[in-house]
Amino acid sequence: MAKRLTQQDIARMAGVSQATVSLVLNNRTDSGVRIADETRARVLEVIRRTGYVANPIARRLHDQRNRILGVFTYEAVFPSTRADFYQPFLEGIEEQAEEVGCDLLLFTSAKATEGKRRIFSDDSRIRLADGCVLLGRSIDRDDLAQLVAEAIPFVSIGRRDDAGGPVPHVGADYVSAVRNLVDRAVALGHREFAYVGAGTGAESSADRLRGFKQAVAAHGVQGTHVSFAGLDQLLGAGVTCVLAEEVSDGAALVLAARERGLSVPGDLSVLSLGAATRPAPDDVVLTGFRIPRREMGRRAVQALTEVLEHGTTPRELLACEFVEGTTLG
Amino acid sequence: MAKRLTQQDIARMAGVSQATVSLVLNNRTDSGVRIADETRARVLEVIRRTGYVANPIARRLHDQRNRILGVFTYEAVFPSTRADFYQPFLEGIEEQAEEVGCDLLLFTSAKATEGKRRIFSDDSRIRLADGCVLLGRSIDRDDLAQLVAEAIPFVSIGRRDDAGGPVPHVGADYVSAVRNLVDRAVALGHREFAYVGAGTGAESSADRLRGFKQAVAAHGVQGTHVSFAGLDQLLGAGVTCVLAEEVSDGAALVLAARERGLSVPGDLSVLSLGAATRPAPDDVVLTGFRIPRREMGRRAVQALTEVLEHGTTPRELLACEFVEGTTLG
DNA sequence: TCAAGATGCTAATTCGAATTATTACTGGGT
DNA sequence: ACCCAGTAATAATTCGAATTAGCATCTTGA
Repeated sequence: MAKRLTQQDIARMAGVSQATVSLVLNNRTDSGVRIADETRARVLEVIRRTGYVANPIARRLHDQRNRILGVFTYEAVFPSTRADFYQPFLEGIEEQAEEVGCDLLLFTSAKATEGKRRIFSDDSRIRLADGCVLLGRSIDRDDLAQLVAEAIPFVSIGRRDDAGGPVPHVGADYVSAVRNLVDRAVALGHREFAYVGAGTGAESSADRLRGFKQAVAAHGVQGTHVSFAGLDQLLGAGVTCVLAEEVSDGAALVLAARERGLSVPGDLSVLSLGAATRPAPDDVVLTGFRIPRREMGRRAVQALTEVLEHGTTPRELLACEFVEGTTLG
Repeated sequence: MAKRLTQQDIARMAGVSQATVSLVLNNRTDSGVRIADETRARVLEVIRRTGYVANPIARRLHDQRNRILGVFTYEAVFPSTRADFYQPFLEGIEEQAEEVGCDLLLFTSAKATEGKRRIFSDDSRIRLADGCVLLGRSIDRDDLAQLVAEAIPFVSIGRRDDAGGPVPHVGADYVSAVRNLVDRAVALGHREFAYVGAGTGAESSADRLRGFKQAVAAHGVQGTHVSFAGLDQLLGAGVTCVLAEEVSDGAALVLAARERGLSVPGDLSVLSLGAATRPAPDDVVLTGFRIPRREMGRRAVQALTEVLEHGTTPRELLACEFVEGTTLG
């Protein structure tokens, strides 16, 4: 197997030094650098003849950037059961990475313990990349703290509370989005609300519930929070508008109501808050909002670029777009 | 911005030389290399504390290994319009990469010319990875030739003809798969066949058509090939069994026939040959075969490992599983 | 004719990690 | 005292390209 040509080889063939080849190759004409046209032509001719291309590895060694952005997820991203969740984010990430000319590194080597990958292990490869985008429904707080402590350039997709320091992130503005939904419902006459879902644990859950509480307080209407509720319970409490954190929970409520001969939204309004932990039936178009997943992916990579270039700590929440469904009236 | 740690930094912190850090890191214990347990522990402690990992670029410059496997596609893999095609392959690739402890590098930096990425450009980053899996419906022959010529370790997913040398690949055995389908149809009494689809261009198309021709010849039955055919044309020619390269073409034929009051498979049998260039309706379950995409992804990474370890040129075709649909009778 | 300035190129160094050759030290045996 | 063996670590070099400082050589002008 013929060894790859080096600049040294080209230099020998052209009867010049390696430095000259490099200068010609990079077409350097700054002050202080001069190559006679005749020499330049001779070198270029040898390069043309041999088809020489610079070894990108050696070239990169000189800069301090590898132009590799990492994408960390706690689980494999391609299995179809998970692809639905990850794919829109990754679409945005890929798009923006392409734009800034970086390659994406998927940390598939992170050995999984009990099905979950770990960012830090005895031989963590997280630093292979220039920086890293964190992607997942929830992210281990200890991992976050260590990332911050070790000053590893990263951006989380999804808002994260401080962890021994502010956590750079690009999230969705659930507080405003949920508030807006309640505003709309109130404008339509609703006075009895219920929030169904965890409302705690992950920041995204807490933010939604916070928006809910702010809105009911501002309007002076009734609002209760239950982590899970059957239809009877809700109707018994006089609730006319349900906000379901999980899309599938909302869809289930709609189906249950209709099965019972109730009208949605006639007798009960159901709003979706966008979380899609489980697959949901797609024949029920819930009113609610759309999480700008692709845009979040894009912005995360942009933010990471800023982190890398200026050492900043960007934190940003993107607006969720209202989705006009058929379940609010 | 915090500069990346180097072995020199670690060495300073541990009060040893850079060489010692390297030796400890690589756990070298060959004859002639000795590090006191106490020193080794001290260095490891610093490494643990700082989370240091070797710069993959520098490492790759010196030896040949990163534990990074590249995945090259001519287009973005995550947009939903393409995800259906790529995802099953990538699922297998990710799975196997995880198994062998390698990270995956997606070459998103390859600048696209006219919508298509190029493997080789003025600053191709293909060599960042130890080796590379090529994924796509078709692959540029010049690119293949250059990969072979430059002895870059790679494996193509999908069989490829020689390109200035044998091309390592993991493909699907379309020849046998199509032959088997024809065998079944003949056994059921069919004597007039038609192959609908390109049957040329990509190797996968050519292989399918080859299998078809072999089978009709072996059975001494009628078999025609048309790149595209309306229902009338097929029926007029007396065809009783159609093999459609494209799933969506097959589905369209079934729908057209039924719309006309014909029975499928009563009056016409339609077989799918698995190609899914376009999305197909999922309410028609065509008889045909399943391309083992995930398995191909897995095997491709295994094959790449073999290329890297033994410099072999693995070429392998995986069997396609028969799918018992409702359109053959 | 010789200092000043321009011109054309190269030697040497750098990047980060791996490797080889070499040095420094200790203790035991004679 | 001296040699040898064993141990522990380091200096120096390598990979391929980029960059900077600097060395020749050649013009000019006074």
